[in-house]
Amino acid sequence: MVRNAPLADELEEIGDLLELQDANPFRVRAWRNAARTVADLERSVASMVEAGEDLTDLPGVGKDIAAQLEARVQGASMPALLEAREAVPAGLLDVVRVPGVGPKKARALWKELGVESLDALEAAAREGRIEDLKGFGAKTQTRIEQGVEQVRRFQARRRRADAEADVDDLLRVLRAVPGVERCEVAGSYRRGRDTVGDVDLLVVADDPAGAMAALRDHPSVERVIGSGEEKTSVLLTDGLQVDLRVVEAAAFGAAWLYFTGSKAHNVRLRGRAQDRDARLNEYGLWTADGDTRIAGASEGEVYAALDLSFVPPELREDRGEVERAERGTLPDLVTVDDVRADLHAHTDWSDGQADLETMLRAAADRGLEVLAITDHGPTLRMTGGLDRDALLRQADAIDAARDVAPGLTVLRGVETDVLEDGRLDLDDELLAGLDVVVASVHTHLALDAAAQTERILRAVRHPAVNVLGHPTGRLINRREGMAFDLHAVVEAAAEHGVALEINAHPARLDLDDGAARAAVAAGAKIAVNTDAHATTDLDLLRHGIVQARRAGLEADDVVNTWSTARLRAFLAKETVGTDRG
DNA sequence: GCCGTTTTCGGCCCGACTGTTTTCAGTCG
Repeated sequence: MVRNAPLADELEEIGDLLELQDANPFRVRAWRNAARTVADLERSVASMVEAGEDLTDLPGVGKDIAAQLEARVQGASMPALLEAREAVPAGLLDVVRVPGVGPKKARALWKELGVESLDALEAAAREGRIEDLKGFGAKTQTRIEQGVEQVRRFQARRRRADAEADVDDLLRVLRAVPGVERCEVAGSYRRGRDTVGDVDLLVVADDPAGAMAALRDHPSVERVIGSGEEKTSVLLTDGLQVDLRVVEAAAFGAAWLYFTGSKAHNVRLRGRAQDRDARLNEYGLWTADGDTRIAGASEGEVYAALDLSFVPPELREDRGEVERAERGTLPDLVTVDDVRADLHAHTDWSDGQADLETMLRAAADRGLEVLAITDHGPTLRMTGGLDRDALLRQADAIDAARDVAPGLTVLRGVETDVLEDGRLDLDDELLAGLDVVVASVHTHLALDAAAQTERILRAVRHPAVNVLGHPTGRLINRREGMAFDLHAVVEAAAEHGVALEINAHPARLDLDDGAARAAVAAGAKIAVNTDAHATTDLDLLRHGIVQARRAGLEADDVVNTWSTARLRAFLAKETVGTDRG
């Protein structure tokens, strides 16, 4: 049964392709709205179709789009997608990803210069053919040349979260194949990197051929790259490459370790094996003569034989984890189950999809104890941001809505915008009256580092600010973070009782693992928040927790794992105790 | 293309800013 995510992607692609055809912008937006509806839906479109439900009941889905979805669910392609792909070269979708090139410029490049791909764009820029084009100039040409490079770099890897549905599905299918004893994912996916190249799966089976066949025949497979007795490689329709390797049970742990990596971690382990007069490879830990396998069935067995405690996959980057495993001082990593609060969520008061009551119920349904409602402040007009009066009205609405989720503590908050000079976009008195203030930078991302640092420091020092939202502003595979002095900001945050966010949205994961690690090392606290704009976004928390684990964070480092009383004391900037007493 | 009607068309998200351009596309969420 087709999932919602690919359906939403295809609707989005239709919108993108129509835009490149210079279609009516509202028509373009209609496809994107429908894509968002499908992506955020709690239920599966396929199951709705199966149940004979009317898709036009969904917001933003009318007769046309409903028909496209129904055709797709029933196994056909969306006719509108085929038509749109016919009209526009596929490579133009890469061209519009170049910073500074939008649909209009891409169209001009295509029509005037015949640019139909990233390669053609790069060639045109190198040969200086772009600057003479109307609406373009020398600087644009230079910027495009650099932008092509960036898109290429990003293209090689995809966001881990985008591979998640494929991985879950393949594991489920392969584990159900008769004779398959075990099937696991390895690689950077397992280590929780924010992006992954390809996906490595390992299988232990009586009859490996059955597992290989199940992968080759999977409906998501576009083409089989290669298939032998020990390994099968396929390319999925969404472009993800998956390698499946057959492993014997006695070597499973060694193989899992080897294929999980990282390379640097493995090098350290092999060196350690050598020090012990042994050899480590993907088949096991062996005596120096290679005749006897000392360990290999489980990872734990291999680590133990090397006198190390088990290293969680998220830490296997050779960033000090081997030494800590030797001393037995590895952190007790935070888990999704530790989280009790979400301090950053939106409603339809600004740019969220769900109304207040729906968000509160959804948070309670997911077992959260605390939810902060933090709609946008007034600066971001496009988000329908709230001014002082609207926020006061919302505070009343929140008080009136508390009853819909009796077990949930609802905090009144705001995501205030950090202006160019570091002031906030709401007055001090109002901010002081809120339970939680998230301060975020959304504009002027290109200030020089000194000015950017001063700006962010001013926000962090503001007495009402509790959380610095998505601190670097990076967008994975799309935009680098801002240039600023992270260390100075972290120190100020520690001093002023401001938590730095790990924004759990798969497009952000900001702070990243390295920065979060540095923040905690400097004494700051972290808040892992979903920044939910729809009820289903509350489920994105896991991505932020993976990032926190990669940073080596324990529950105590993360304020939203704390008891409500301790969290409230932190938000009130009182001297904070611990939950352990 | 969707929506909603004061129903079969007209409006659709309320700009501000930047860089490059010389009137406007792209960016921000």
